[in-house]
Amino acid sequence: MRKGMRRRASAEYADIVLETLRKAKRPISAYEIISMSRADAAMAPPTAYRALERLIEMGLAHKLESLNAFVACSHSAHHNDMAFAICDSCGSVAEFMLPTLAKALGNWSRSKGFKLNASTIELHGECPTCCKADQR
Amino acid sequence: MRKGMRRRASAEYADIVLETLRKAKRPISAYEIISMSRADAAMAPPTAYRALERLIEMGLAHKLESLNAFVACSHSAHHNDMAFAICDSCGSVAEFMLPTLAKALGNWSRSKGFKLNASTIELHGECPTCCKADQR
DNA sequence: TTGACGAATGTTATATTATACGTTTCATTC
DNA sequence: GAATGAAACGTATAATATAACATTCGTCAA
Repeated sequence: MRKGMRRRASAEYADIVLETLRKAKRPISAYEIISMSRADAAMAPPTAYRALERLIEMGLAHKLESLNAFVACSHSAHHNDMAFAICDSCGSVAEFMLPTLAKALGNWSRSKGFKLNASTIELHGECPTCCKADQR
Repeated sequence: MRKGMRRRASAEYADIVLETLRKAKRPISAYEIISMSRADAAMAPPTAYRALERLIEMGLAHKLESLNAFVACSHSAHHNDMAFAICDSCGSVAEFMLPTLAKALGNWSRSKGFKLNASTIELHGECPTCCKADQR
C-alpha cells in the first residue's frame, strides 16, 4: 500500500461491494464487482473475495455456484434455505424459499444420518418475461 | 497435433474420461482427470471438457457446481432431477433422487411461469461415517 | 510514552478452472 | 483424386480464486 494512504476498515469494503451488488440487479462476478465499484474504492481480488465472504456470512449476499457469481440477498430471513431461479436468457434471478423443499432435504438428511450444513439449490431455465418474448 | 499421430474419435476420449471418473470414486476436477488418465491418453483441457460435456449430455456424469468437479453418474434414470450430498470432511458424495423435491420445484416453476430446464441441488455437510468419527 | 504483540488488512504473485480461436483431420461429394 | 465442410484438436489465454507474505493499527504492559 502506498505510504500515507489511509487504511480502509474491512467493513467499508463490504459496504462498497454490497452497494455494487445492489446496483447490478443481477449476478456479477467478483471481477465485475472490482471493475464496477466506485473509482475511489479500488481493491485487489482477495479484498473483494473477503468482503463477499463477510457479506455471505452476514446473510447480505449469496454466491450462485452454477454461475460463479454473486448477488445481493433479497430476503431477510432463512438465508440458508434459499433457492434461486436463474433465467438463462436474460440473466435475471428470482430468490425464493420453499418450506416443502427445506423439509424434504432435512428429512432425507436425518434418515441417512447426513449432518446437513448448507444447501445449494439453483434452477436454470427461462423467466416468464423471456418465455413470452419467445412466443412472438 | 503432431503429424502422423492418429486422431482419436471423440467418443474414445469420453470413454477414457468416464473410466477415470469411475476409478476416482469421488468428485475430481477436469485437470485431475487429465493427469489421472492413462498415460497413452494424454489430452488438452478443451478435449477433457468436451468429453465431460458429452458424458453429461448422455447422463453418464454430473458436474458438482459447488466444487467445480465432476463425478460418474451412479443412477440410471432421472438424470436431471438428481441431488447430491457432499461430505466436506472426506469428500464422498451420495447421489439421490427425491420425488417430493422434483415435484416441489416443478410446482413452484409452474406457478411462477418459469420454464424449468435443469436444477442443481447440492447439500454440504458430514456423511454418517465422518459424523461417527467425530464423536470419538 | 514506548515498544511488543497479535489481529486484521493489503498486495503481489500464482494456482486453478474454463474457453476463444485457429488448425488439422476426415468423411463426403463430385 | 481434389474440393468442401463439419467435427475435433491443441495452443494460447481468459476468468476465477487463493496462498503467501508485508504492512498497519489497536492494545496492553512496562
